[in-house]
Amino acid sequence: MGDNDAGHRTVKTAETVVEILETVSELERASLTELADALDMHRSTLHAHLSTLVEQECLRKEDTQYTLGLKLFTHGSRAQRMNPLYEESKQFLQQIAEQTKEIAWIVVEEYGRGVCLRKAKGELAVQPYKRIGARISLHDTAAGKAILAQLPEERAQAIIGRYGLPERTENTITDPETLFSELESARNEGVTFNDEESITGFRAVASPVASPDGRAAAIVVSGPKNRLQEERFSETLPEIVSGAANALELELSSAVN
Amino acid sequence: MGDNDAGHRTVKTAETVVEILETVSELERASLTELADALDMHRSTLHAHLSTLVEQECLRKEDTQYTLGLKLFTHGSRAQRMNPLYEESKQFLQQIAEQTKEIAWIVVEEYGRGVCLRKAKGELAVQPYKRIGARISLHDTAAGKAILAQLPEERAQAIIGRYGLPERTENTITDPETLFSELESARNEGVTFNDEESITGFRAVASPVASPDGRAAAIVVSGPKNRLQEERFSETLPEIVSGAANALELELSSAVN
DNA sequence: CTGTACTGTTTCGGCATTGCAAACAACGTG
DNA sequence: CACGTTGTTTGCAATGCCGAAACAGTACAG
Repeated sequence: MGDNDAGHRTVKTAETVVEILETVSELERASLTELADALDMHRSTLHAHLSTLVEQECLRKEDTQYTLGLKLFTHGSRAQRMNPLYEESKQFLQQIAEQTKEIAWIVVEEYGRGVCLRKAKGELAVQPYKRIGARISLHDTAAGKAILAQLPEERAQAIIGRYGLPERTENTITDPETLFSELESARNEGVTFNDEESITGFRAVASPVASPDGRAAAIVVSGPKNRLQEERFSETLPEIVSGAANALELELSSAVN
Repeated sequence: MGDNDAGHRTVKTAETVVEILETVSELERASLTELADALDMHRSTLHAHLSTLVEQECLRKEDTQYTLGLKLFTHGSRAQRMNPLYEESKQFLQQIAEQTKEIAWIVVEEYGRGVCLRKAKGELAVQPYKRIGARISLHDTAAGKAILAQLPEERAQAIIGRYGLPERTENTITDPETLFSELESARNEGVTFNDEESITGFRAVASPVASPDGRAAAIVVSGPKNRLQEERFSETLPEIVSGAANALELELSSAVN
């Protein structure tokens, strides 16, 4: 029966559907056999699935290539807007972007990763790899560490247990103890840093934000190393970012009343 | 087995999964029984589905309420960016928004409806109902008619056959002949109008854009009736919008070379 | 023009999986 | 304390999925 390792019963076909959609998304455009290979499914089985998903207008098929349909975009945008931080963070991100001329993000935690919910670009903004909707790992980013610092230690442990501490650059923290001691001081300072830990040449400063839905989030400013140096990196930006994070939290708590 | 009205084999569970996700999206937040009622499924069956989708991190469950997860957002954003018009239209929309101070949209056709892919807000922008990712019907909007005008008549017929011509306001075109004659003149003029046909008090001007992927799209400017009047509505905005549409198409064709 | 290889599509039977019924658990409410 | 409601688990029957194999359509080489 459909019982899996989890305590509850699972619907295997539902898992398959999600895997198919994700694979199409990753490959961006793929043929039946490409997908069958990637998913390790028989072509006939996959064909039935794909036909169904096309009929449901989740996928598009041009000629023999499958791509994601915009239905995911429609519902995904709704999920984005439904997040309480989406609207509330807007003005603060814009303010940071204007003030610093760099790029500012609001990142929210979900299932052990950070999701980039909204950005605001300053005039000098450089956008190295993050994009709206992107998922980032929590150990190698300023926003991620600001999120981890808010979580109970056991949850943080579970997350790094699940995703590990993969090394992105030579600065990436790959040792749990180092990470946790940094989180500890982050809790005191109210700020976290990313000093070329995910991408060489890029630095970032973040501050934790407690989302009204009880989840952890963070505001972050990032930019090229040559502009994020000295007191600007260690003093000015932290003040701006943590100021905005505090103001945002204040706004959120007052909105409830 | 598994064969449906369509010629091909369908995976019934895949249909169910899509229906579940869409229902959660519509209800935005719902309990098991609410969803079971809406979907007309037995609670035990639905429970297995929902548990699976939570495990797949497509849904979130807080307490007993289910909501859409941000996974859809992640993949949806990718689908948005993958559309060739997303990047290319940006500058033209911004230019229109700045010039007109109203709100400008790029809308692309998919499965007989228009999807709002990107917007640019001018300083006076009013955003009545459309949101990024929203789907709009094609018969009662300027962008929709600009899209219909590009399609072969039989496809346009099929679309209005599928969705009908529901009356939104007293100005909505509900008669196919009227619609098709308007499309005919739209093809000559290169512009379409929305004169309070979807929302009372709102007008819009749109121009067709042929997407490089072969699909129909449109650029549209909309605003309150009191600002869209006289020559501005009939001359100035049409010139601006069709100019931008032409420039965008030029950009698209030159990008190929 | 024919043979071969590859990909996409359809058909078909066995059996794993799903869906339903029913029972159970955990509330809150009258 | 009995009752209604909702979420969760279990068991059973048969639906509907999976995989093999055949079929169709295309590209390419000889």
